Amino acid sequence: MSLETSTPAATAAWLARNAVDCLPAGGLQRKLEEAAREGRPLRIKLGIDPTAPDIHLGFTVVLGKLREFQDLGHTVVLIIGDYTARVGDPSGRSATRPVLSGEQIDANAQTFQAQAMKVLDPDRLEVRRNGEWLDMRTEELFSLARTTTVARILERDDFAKRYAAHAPISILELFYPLLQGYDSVVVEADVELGGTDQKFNLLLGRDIQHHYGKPEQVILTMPILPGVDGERKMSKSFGNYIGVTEPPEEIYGKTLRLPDEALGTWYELLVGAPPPADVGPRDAKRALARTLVARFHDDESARAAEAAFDRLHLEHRPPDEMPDAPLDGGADGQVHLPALLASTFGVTSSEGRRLLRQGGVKLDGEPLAAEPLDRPASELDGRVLQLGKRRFARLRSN
RNA sequence: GGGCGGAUGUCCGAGUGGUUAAAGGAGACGGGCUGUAAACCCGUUGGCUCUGCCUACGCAGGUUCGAAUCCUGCUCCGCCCA
Repeated sequence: MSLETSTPAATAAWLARNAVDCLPAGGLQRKLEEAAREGRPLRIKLGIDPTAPDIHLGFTVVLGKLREFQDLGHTVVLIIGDYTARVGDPSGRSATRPVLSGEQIDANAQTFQAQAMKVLDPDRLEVRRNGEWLDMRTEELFSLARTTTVARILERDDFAKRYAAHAPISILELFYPLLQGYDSVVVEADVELGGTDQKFNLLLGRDIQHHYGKPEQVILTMPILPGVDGERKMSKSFGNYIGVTEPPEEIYGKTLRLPDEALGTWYELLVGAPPPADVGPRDAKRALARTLVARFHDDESARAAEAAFDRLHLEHRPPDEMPDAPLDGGADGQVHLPALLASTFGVTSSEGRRLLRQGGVKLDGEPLAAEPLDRPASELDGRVLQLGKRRFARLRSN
């Protein structure tokens, strides 16, 4: 849409079209009017805690919304929560988060910033680390702590549930929403974005800004993208995520693993349109997979990933390239299969035995009998060892 | 400060002296089927030099022929009273 020709009301409606909440009512329109009047861009805040090394698809939903603001000429303030990561966001949590080391957080912060650029426009971007201001004097921390009451914090769902369930809640965690709100004070956020799970934190930010005599931010929450299991929120800790830096074949394959029921949601949140009506779920999913690979790699990679997938899962042929696995025939020239599987695929030798028994191990495409467990190295050399459907290695004797 | 309760395998969660490597569920993995790594069905799921051996029910001891189950001390956590 064009910035010049549309009214603030229309722009606000467009920006909020796929948001869950945009509060307070009419707030975004007023901010846009204010910006137009003063001839300044709005400051759109997003805070991310570098608790995991990679950005995943769920996060790109919010980044995409930020990009829309950028394309309208506004400034995105990306806050790398190097300090808040040490606290741990309790949102959606049923237990206290594990604490990360400082080095780990710093390393994650680096990659986060780089990966966010896959979606954001670097020209209208300000990146800050909240360690800049959260490493504050105790006196200042006390002032911040005075802005809110325990009841206010405990009314929030995550805490309420944990409290009711007699689960531990540390004082530090109670601080988290305050620190996030203080970020908004410092960067003078006009708008703060987040997932729906951030609603409480974002709203509390308004109160804290108010306490510090700053204009209150508008909050805009985006739907949460379900993970590849189609059920729970996409998250590193659930292991149901697709990272934006994952190889093309992984992005492609994991997307196809998505349950059909979640396909509509993924289309809506990642493509911004419903799935194509004229094709079935399989082809709609394949089209989505290609789109995602192309977005984070390129068109060529998308085609290659699809070809590799078809070769593997439809034609049941091994991939062109696969790693070599050293074949170490002991003194008697015999190779112990469980040990070979363990060294080649990183499974335990007990797992290897089980997989052999279940017919999950193939040699040149033919199921390998569970007995005998020791085979002469000469019989295996140069052949393709396969574990399950997707793991391959070519055996090479040293 | 006082009283009470809890800690089990990747996770959740049964189990209160003896076929208990430990029910059940989730997850994961393998096989079948298929339209995909969907769905559905079946199976597996502590480790190892594997017809056996080792390790395991918060930690350290103890009782017993035998303990995740009983006793003692300790650690951590929750609740109540103050």
